[in-house]
Amino acid sequence: MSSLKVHNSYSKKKEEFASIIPNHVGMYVCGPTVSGESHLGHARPFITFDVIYRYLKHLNYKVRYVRNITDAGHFEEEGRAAEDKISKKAVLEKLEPMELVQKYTNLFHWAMKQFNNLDPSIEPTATGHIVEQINMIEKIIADGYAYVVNGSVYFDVKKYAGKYPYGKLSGRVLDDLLETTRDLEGQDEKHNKQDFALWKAAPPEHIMRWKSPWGEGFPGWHIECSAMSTKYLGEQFDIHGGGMDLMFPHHESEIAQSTICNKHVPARYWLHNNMITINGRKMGKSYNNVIRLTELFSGNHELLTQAYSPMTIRFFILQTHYRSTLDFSNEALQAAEKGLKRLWEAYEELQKLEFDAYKERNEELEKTFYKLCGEFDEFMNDDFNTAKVLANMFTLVSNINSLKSGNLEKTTLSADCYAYVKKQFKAYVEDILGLQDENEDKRGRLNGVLDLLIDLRKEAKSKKDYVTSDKIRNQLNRLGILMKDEKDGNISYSFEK
RNA sequence: GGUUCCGUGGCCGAGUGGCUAGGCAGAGCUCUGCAAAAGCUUCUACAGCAGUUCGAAUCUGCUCGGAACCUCCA
Repeated sequence: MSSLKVHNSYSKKKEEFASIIPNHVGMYVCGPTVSGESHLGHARPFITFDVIYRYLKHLNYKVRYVRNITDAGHFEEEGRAAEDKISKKAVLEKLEPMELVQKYTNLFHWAMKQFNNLDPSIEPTATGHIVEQINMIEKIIADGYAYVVNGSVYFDVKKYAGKYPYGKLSGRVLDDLLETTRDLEGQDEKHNKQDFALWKAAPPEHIMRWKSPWGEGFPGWHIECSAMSTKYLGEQFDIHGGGMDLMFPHHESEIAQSTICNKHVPARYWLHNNMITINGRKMGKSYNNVIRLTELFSGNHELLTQAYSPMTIRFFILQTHYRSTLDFSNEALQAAEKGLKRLWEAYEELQKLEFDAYKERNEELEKTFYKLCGEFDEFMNDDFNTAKVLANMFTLVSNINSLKSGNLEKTTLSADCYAYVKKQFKAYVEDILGLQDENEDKRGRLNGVLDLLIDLRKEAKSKKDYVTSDKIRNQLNRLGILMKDEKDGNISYSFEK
């Protein structure tokens, strides 16, 4: 079997993966900013790295997966009037940052559950690690790579770049940045335009503030990740993940901060997922083209012709490689929805298939099964190519359906082969790709009712009482339950979305 | 303006030198009381131009088109 290779954004090459401590992996992924609702674009990294997390576990690594919650900064709820922040109002009338943060954190967790993402091992919050951040900043100041101006602290990028390869991750050249950086708030305080804030002094109306050696303020935008990843994963860890749009300045700054404090680039492998686009454009607040997850699940958005389930979205995302852009459209989502349904039904069918003693062995067919299932591992080892895994699965779907219908003889395969295919499918469909049955809740006691109706329909059919049999089928159909006559005389059913 | 990336059939997307994934849609056939489902078959593409090569979607150059980052951003 091949070994795991990952595309490292830091070296811009595909590299053999080797963990620092054998059998253990430390992985840090930039989490959500909980000042608003997550949208479709946000779903991508969390699903991507969930699959990576699952796959590493499948490879028997003990993984510590850390994903932060950014709940500190310049907070203001989307659309909420800025006056809320003025402190003269009564406590209950004021925007309470923690309330806002709680609301969106809960919503985020709800969405992650919907997607069947596993919980990270540790989900630290920025507000819970102010002390660690302050300590780190002090260290950077002591080392001479940061300076204090009016209660704010800035990182001295120019000095850093003199000694370390600043811009390596994002392919940035310091001199170019000098030319192009636009005017930003607090620019006049910085020694150089490319410097970034480690700590910002809080103006009086700012609602989030903490005491620090430099006065009341709040942490800069990048220091939380450096502080929390160091705390929970160590000075150097294996994988750092996030969206490509975070490479600069966020991850570049993280590297600079950690390099000064810990004398290391924090992570060995930097993995970045690409963006979800809509009409070829990145989905983002500034483009005014976001579809929130709640809207997606409910279909309640002008761009949506219908609702899409969390699993449909998960499948949609996994059908393309994580480093490619993925373009949203109703057509594409509908295709994913149908594809997933077909895959899932065949998967359930497979688990029900029983081994029949040989009549005549079909070696060609067995070889095909072994090959297609074996390649799942190869494809995942090649930088987590879920798209190829799914392609193979669909080829297998045809074969499974043929076995079911008798187009292919069940008696031509060995028990070993059945067992292997079942095992691989289960491992990949459920454990690694993290797909799950969306109709589970509808099943249960409904099953018994449907079995009864199936019996009645069979009876009617055997008496050629097609009026009754059609009535049962058609009525159920109207309720979104499809009855299907199988070749062998059995009747099966499936739920429409 | 700088840096980087991309342009694959009706749509979404794999794919890095020869063997032309896969899903969805369309067409035909088979099965079937009728349907549905499923199976089989079919439609077969690599923005354009030039070059390298026995051979290119895949390498090089140019042209056109699009995007991301350079600002919070998954």
